[in-house]
Amino acid sequence: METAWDDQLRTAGLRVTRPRLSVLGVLAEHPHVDADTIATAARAVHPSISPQAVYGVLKALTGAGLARRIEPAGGPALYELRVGDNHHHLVCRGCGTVADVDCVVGQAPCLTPSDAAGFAVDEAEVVFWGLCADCQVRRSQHGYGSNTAIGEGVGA
Amino acid sequence: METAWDDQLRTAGLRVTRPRLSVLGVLAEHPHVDADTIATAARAVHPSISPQAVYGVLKALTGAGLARRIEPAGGPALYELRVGDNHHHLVCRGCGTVADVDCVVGQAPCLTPSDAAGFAVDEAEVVFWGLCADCQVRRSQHGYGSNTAIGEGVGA
DNA sequence: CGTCTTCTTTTGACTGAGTCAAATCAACGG
DNA sequence: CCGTTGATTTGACTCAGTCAAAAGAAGACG
Repeated sequence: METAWDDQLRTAGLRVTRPRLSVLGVLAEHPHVDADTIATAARAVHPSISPQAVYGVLKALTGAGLARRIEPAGGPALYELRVGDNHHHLVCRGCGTVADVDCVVGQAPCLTPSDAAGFAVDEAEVVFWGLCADCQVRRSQHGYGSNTAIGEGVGA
Repeated sequence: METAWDDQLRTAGLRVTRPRLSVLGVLAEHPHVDADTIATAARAVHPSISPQAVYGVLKALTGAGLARRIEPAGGPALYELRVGDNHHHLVCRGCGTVADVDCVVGQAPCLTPSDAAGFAVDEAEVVFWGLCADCQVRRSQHGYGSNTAIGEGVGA
């Protein structure tokens, strides 16, 4: 489940290329990262990779169902490899850290809206906002003035 | 509850100005609109209002708790006047239309994550994705090729 | 009613995230 | 090994939103 990316790509009908393997490698190490961080990290493995190539790779991966794109309000899009299970996210208002929350389909009562207003709902997206453990400590130590903007520390 | 905006603004410690009243008027008519649409619509009432003024007004309104900002993935931010109640949104993948879904606090079982991973959660944001009634009809009439990009029709 | 202070708006330049298209390059099937 | 087809590079571009300085208006005070 870690070096079988060759097969995963091929099975999805995608060619196996250095940029794609690099991006997959980065995503495996960092569960929730933005495109820019991926580009920087991937360049450590494959120096000549361009930012646009990363966008291309990510579009191919999300299109093929190998990666998932999440877009927390107020920050750039993040990507993760966990696909297929309907899980949700905890986002820290302090440092932008994202954690996964399991939420099995069919076991989530409020994921069926009380009044769907005629909509055919096919997905429910849930984002929990709060402070991670570290930021709670940091805030109580330094007082209340030390708000860090969301996104600053994402995956960096 | 409609022409008392003067009071609402003043109570919030904000000055009563033409741009602000125009924006509030637009928001009252269109429940979920993006900044650009607000600017265009507000210009019908107050022609000299600039796009940047709209951003300023919206920042003031959201800061004062008179408006709420929502940011659906893949589209520009939308604004609404419904504040104070914890309601969520249905977004149409076809036309970008947004509808409100009531979800009273304390009555939403899955809004407390099973494993909060040490996070102090203060808000749960839920977005339901699907097709609105109109787009369901439109899709079955015209076949499957007529996907409209999200956001195109928002409030316009 | 007029003046003065302070908050708003305007104007205009700027950033950051992401897209698009043409040309070059590489994967992989034969 | 070669050719086809898909991927990456390069570079220009769009869109949403921010920032800062200057001009303007709201409302308090006399």
